[in-house]
Amino acid sequence: MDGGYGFDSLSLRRVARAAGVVPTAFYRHFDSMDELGLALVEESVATLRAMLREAREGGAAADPSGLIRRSVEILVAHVREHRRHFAFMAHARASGNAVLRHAIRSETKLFASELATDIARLPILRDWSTADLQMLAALFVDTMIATIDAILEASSSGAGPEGLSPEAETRIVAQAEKQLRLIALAIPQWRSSP
Amino acid sequence: MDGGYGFDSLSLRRVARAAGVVPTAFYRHFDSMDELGLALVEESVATLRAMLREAREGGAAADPSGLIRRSVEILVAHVREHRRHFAFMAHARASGNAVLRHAIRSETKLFASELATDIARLPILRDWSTADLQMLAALFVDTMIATIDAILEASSSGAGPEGLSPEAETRIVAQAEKQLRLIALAIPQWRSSP
DNA sequence: CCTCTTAGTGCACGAGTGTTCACAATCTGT
DNA sequence: ACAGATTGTGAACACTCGTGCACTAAGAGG
Repeated sequence: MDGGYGFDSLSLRRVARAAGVVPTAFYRHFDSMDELGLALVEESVATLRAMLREAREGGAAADPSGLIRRSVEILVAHVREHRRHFAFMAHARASGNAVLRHAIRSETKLFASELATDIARLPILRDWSTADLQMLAALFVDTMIATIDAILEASSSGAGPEGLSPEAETRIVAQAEKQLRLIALAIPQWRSSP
Repeated sequence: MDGGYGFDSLSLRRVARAAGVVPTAFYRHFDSMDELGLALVEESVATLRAMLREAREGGAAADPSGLIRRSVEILVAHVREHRRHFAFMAHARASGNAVLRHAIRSETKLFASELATDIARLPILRDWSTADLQMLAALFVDTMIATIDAILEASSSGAGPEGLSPEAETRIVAQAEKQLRLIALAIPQWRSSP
């Protein structure tokens, strides 16, 4: 009856079985399931940081439209290449496991903060208050997360074995780009009030 | 060791125990846990629909800023009043249970579609393509969902027994309003290309 | 009142779970 | 090659879990 999807329907014994090892040997490597989860979070976060680095290098672009297109491309490339990591975090984000949930939430906040200081360098945002920069960064991050969710869902419910239908991905990516471009369009109109 | 949070760490036996009934009596009411979950989804969706109705009645407002403020107020009021329903859906949305996950995802899409046809009546959006309206509605819905997530997380990790710290809620609400106002600011700038 | 449906009971089974403990193998550095 | 750490083993414990089955209490309609 079990055989569930996410991390919290994953038992110590199943992990041991998959590792080709007797259950008790698990304790030689982790004190508890929570610590395994935290290790996975760390590994996945490393993936995210690599993505951010790549995006930053491709940044400082001339036209904003190109920057958005490029960022989304990097995003979907990473999701496709590290599907397991993203799926794990997307699930654990709303998981029943409080430890994992909070770890991921705080990591997400940190991520948004870094993005905020990143975009603070852009000339258009020169005289925005820090609070407003945080708000903008959070909006970007939330939109990205929603996009990731959409990709993961489309690829899991799709017919394909591992990959998602190309049309679905194209549709999702196109919408994400539109949304980000729309937000960018609002930036010059905003009067930042601290 | 268990005692997890969400629906998928909820066993048939625990439900029966909480109902003051022997486990096998569960089957007199539901064929499986999945059906219980679907019933809960239906109930929660009814709550959402009530919220939409209320928002629609308060809609057709003169100034857009007032509309946003009012919508967010209605949102947080409903979340506070039906915390259980929102928490259930927020969790099941990324749950390990595929049946619930898909039920909620499709309900969310339907929700976004309804919002799209709703805002299509606004004069400012008169000559937007339907695809662009969907994209805008999805952006609004995703932002709302992110806000709900933030409220739920703040209220669960907070010190309070049931309620969240008022400052945290104020901060979240203020940010959500800013984000929605920012998006609204972009609307006149968008040139809709079908 | 008697029948029929609905809701609840008790028991039992097989399977899966986390964790403990003493023990064996294997790998490492000197 | 030998001592010490690291990693793996096997059996056992005390659970929880979903589910099948025959049986009973309770209420509804004729």
